[in-house]
Amino acid sequence: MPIDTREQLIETATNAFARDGFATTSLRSIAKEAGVSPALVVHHFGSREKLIEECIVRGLGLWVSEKQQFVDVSLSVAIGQWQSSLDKHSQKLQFFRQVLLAGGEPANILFSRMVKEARMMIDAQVEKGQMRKSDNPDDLALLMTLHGLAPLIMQEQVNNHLGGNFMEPELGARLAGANLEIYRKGIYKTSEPGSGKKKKKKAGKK
Amino acid sequence: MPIDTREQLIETATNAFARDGFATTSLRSIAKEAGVSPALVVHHFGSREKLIEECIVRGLGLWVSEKQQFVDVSLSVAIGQWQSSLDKHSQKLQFFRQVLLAGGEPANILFSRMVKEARMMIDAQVEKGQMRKSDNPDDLALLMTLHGLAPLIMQEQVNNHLGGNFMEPELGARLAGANLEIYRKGIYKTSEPGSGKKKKKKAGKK
DNA sequence: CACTTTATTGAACAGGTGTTTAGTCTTGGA
DNA sequence: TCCAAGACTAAACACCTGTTCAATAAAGTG
Repeated sequence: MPIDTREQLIETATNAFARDGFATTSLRSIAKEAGVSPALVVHHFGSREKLIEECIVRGLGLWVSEKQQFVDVSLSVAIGQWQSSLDKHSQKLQFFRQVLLAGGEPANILFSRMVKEARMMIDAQVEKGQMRKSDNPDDLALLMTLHGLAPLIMQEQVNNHLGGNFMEPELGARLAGANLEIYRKGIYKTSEPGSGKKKKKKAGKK
Repeated sequence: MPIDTREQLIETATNAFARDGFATTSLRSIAKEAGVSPALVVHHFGSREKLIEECIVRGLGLWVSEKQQFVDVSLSVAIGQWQSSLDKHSQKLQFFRQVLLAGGEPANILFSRMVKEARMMIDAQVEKGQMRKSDNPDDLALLMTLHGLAPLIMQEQVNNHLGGNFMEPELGARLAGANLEIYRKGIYKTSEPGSGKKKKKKAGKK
């Protein structure tokens, strides 16, 4: 019956890991979900750990092939694409989330890739004059990566707080818009001296 | 030896949970670490789950009693305090991190408290004129909470990326400074071609 | 003093885990 | 056709988990 059992196993395993996380997903539950015996998955991959490795390798491969397009694109456009394709890519995002939560070398690799891409995006936007030049673009890239990842990682708490799924277009756009406002105008007033009572708006430029 | 075994159990359990997380810390390992039998733990708390509840209740109690001081204080000062006392409070922070990672109701409660405090801090700073008034202070509070939590949650990846512990004063101050720069000056240039000042509204959709 | 309550333990139980083994079924080539 | 190789499985193994139970020691309490 099975055309290629190995591939099918990887797929159902990846889905299960994305849904429930690595630590809490047992080899037996994957086998049951795939309709095969536990021994078969060991026969194909050697061990549970090897199965996980295989899934992660494929998952990280997906990342590089899919995310390349976001480089050298203005952030607002990227956010638009992001929002419009959130549900479509949601399984992959959940998988990446689990990789990060699991920690270890794969998480470090994935994270560093993200920071690197953010850095490239920053350089491109500075080049275009859309972004002001930062004193420390490396730290900026790190922070923007963290800011972007935070709602994904803490999605449960964010959704609970907002009373809805932040991956739905309206809520997601609202959050992205608020973030963009911070990135555009800052939060604090830059005016230091004298009486701070009359001025209201300030151009964020130095 | 046991002055009050119950209290001692809660303490070693809390430490273990903060160090290794809830899911991966077994009742037996806690008992061994405390030098008692597993049955005694059950005898005192009823079950492993009840033990966890007890630890969380105490932990969240700690939060309210310790964090009150950060309200109504300028953020830069707060960050200074934060940095100078990071290692001192590091165990508690690790515990809060694990609560958030574990998810569920406790995580939602803790998270909502944090957002609420951020909201109060924002109001206080707007009142003082240190912060510009936001169109949507609730979303701003949510985002600032996420921004502040992100390095704690993803500490492993951040540390790997920076090549050191971000809780150490120098690295922590650098990160906090970079974040402060974003909050002060923003990232993007606000000058659109040839236009002066006007209200901005964003809805990224196609 | 007896009596009850509490603290504490070792042993056992039932269930879940990853992995191994021996065996069956299926398939493709000589 | 025969046989080897692979796909596949049921059963068992060793280990870990949370929990229960019966028993022992200690501490109050009347």
